[in-house]
Amino acid sequence: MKAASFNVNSLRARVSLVIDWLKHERPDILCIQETKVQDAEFPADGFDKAGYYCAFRGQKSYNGVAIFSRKKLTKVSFGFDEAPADEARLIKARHGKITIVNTYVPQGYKTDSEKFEYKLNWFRRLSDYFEKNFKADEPVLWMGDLNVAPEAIDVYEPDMLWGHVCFNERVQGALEDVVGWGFVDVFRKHRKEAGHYTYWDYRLRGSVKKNLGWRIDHIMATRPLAEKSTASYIDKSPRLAERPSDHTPIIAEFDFDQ
DNA sequence: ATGGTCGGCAACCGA
Repeated sequence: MKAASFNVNSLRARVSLVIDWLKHERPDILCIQETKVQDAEFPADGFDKAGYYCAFRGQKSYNGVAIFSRKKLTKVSFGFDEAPADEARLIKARHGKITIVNTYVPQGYKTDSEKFEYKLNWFRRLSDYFEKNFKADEPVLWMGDLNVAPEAIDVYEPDMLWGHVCFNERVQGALEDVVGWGFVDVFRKHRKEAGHYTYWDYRLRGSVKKNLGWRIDHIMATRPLAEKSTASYIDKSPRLAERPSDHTPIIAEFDFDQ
């Protein structure tokens, strides 16, 4: 079983890239974020033909999440149970025995802003969400753009970047609290070295080439699943460079019967 | 030599 996460930074700008990537990579599950498309305009056509089911929830201009899968998705739901539901940031579905939760966590703007408090609270609400709806001994996959670099080895220049909304004590603590419910960072289980990134700032000239990036997209799995992971990697293949998003896909493979 | 982010969309935006 192969699962992937990719912040596409507008699905309509990259539909054919995503479809080609699915045809080439053939994951069982692909979670995408920042689709930036309302449901009525979701470009579902090519995905059917490529052999993928999809579930999605978007809004105008911002946010938006979707799941593509080779098996039919069941028990699809959107957002938190309580307001603000933030439906375009959280989508949950069942794929065989596995529960998938795909999130686009708020970025947070600045650490002294309301938006950052909202981000921290979002993680607290996510802890409640997992606590209330699932058990840590069930196979749950939590993946997406989590907008947190968990450790210093996950950013290109930790001393300079410390204090950023995606890299500071409070936000790392908030992520750790959710992970503490029962998740394993699947990528980190397989790759212990510094310098593996999933995001590069468009505004930094040559950031991809110089590998000035951040590891903020993650694949988290509960123990029954994480124990069976066999590999995890970040796809930096040139096929994606023709029309690059500012993020790149992260993939995990599991020896797990669905 | 120059001017150097991108996507969406009409916001001196959000990332």
